[in-house]
Amino acid sequence: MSDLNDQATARREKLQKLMESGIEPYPHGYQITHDIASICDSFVSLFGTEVKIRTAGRIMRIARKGKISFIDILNNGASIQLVLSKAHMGEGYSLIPLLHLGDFIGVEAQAYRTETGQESLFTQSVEVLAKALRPLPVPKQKRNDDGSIEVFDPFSDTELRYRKRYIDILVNPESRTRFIWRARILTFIRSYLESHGFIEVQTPILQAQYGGAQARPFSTQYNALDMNVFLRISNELFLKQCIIGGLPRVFEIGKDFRNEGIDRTHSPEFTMIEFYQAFADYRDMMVHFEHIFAGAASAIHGSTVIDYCGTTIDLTPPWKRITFHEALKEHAGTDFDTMTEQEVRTWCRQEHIEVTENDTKGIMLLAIFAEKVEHRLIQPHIVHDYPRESTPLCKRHRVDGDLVEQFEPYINGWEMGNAYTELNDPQIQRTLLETQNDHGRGGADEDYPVDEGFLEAIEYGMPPTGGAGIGIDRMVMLLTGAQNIRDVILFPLMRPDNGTQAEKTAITK
RNA sequence: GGGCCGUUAGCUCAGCUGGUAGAGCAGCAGACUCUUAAUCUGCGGGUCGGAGGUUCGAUCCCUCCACGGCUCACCA
Repeated sequence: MSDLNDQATARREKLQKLMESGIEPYPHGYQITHDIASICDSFVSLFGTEVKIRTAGRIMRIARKGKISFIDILNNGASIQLVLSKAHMGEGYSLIPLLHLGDFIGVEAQAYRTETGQESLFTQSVEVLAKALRPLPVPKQKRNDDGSIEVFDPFSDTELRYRKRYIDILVNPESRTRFIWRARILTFIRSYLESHGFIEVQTPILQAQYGGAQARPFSTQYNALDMNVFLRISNELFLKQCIIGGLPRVFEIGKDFRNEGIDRTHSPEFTMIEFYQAFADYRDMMVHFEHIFAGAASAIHGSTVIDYCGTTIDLTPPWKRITFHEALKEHAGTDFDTMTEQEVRTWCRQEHIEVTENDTKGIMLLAIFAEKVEHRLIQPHIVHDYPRESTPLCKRHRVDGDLVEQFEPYINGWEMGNAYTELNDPQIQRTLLETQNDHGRGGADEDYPVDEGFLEAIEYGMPPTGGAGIGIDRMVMLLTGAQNIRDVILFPLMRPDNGTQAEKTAITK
């Protein structure tokens, strides 16, 4: 107790007083007749009637004015003012000084308007439902004459908002709304895919081998089997095995894990949706992509034209389609088609793009694209037909053998996903994966083990298939105006705070 | 990993070129029958992120460390 501050001490003292007067501060439940939102929605029909309203919420404001008090309670994003009068409540009124911001209470009340006309609940009785022992930061808002909203005492410290997200989503409506929108986006995607005949499957996160993307994995030790296991970096190889197994349209929404740096658009733990459709090719996937984004935007904003931090972005299908080479020509200002590998290398060095003597023309073009093109693709673009070096899992282009049938949608300068006409020739697949393993694509010490189980599966026969992946977090960022990926992740990974229990258990050496 | 910036009360922030800290909200005590970002009066609350150093004296200057933010690099 001695290390408690005055805030915590005060709450414990009042908790004690509650208990001394025979009040259970943590009862088991409270039957409500209306939630706060429904009271607000139907206030006009409730007002003037004798209807007894039982509702509950968390105290967000207390204004005591002697024999009358005003308390705002909040539940599920809706709040309403209680009017409590000593004359009507009698002894019950003496409970009020024992209440704090953050406490949960239940009330019996009737719809009421104050003298200033504010919709309120005239309260007969109050019951404590859960006493808070820590003080809640309570930002206050003022609506100015010009309609703008001024916030006082905001809960704005980025680190605290991430570490104590429950406070952030409680007191910052824009943060709360963002996570509700995230849920609606996911609901929309599921309903879109299900309505197109896809089924949702779940494939392993813990894997003996990782694959399906180029990324470094997390690894851990599984004691019972005495083996090293990896957290998946992609769902791709298992979802293709579903296709092989006769589930012709599958999708999975789940976490992937990549043991790489964190920045504004990268999180080590992120949500990806991948979907695969038998007998389709990458052109079919383009249509899905456009409609998933446009539909998700409509689901939360009612429009396919959105604003991202001041930039108007039109997601209405169809999006502009541009080949990889056209995009390079347009944004890098050079036609690389006719240049030799050595000429491209020279060009890169003039532009200070790092390339090595071993880099093929395709690899260098990918580097140029990343450097010169990506950030300029603000309005939705589908960039298609990549150099074949881009990926070993994609089918060779039906016309130009130097290319693969891959596309990546770009919006706001961000890569939003990735899609292929999937490679289904088992012999070519084996060659490409084995070659990748030899080269260790990053050039460095990276290891891309060949997944024999996948190669064997594909030898049983895989139909022509279109596949796609969408980075859900970036998609939510775009659609909700978030500037950092951590703003769309409820509880982003943080280093342990000094002195917390987490630190004591997390530090292993 | 590099660069820059930050860390002061539960929250949001002041603190001038070094003299051991202030405000508003929140909290406590009291007053107030219709308020609505802080009503009024009074009060309490801080190892100024941590450890060293310089100095008679450090929230302030220096070094290291921790955590965080932005950014570059790496990376889909």
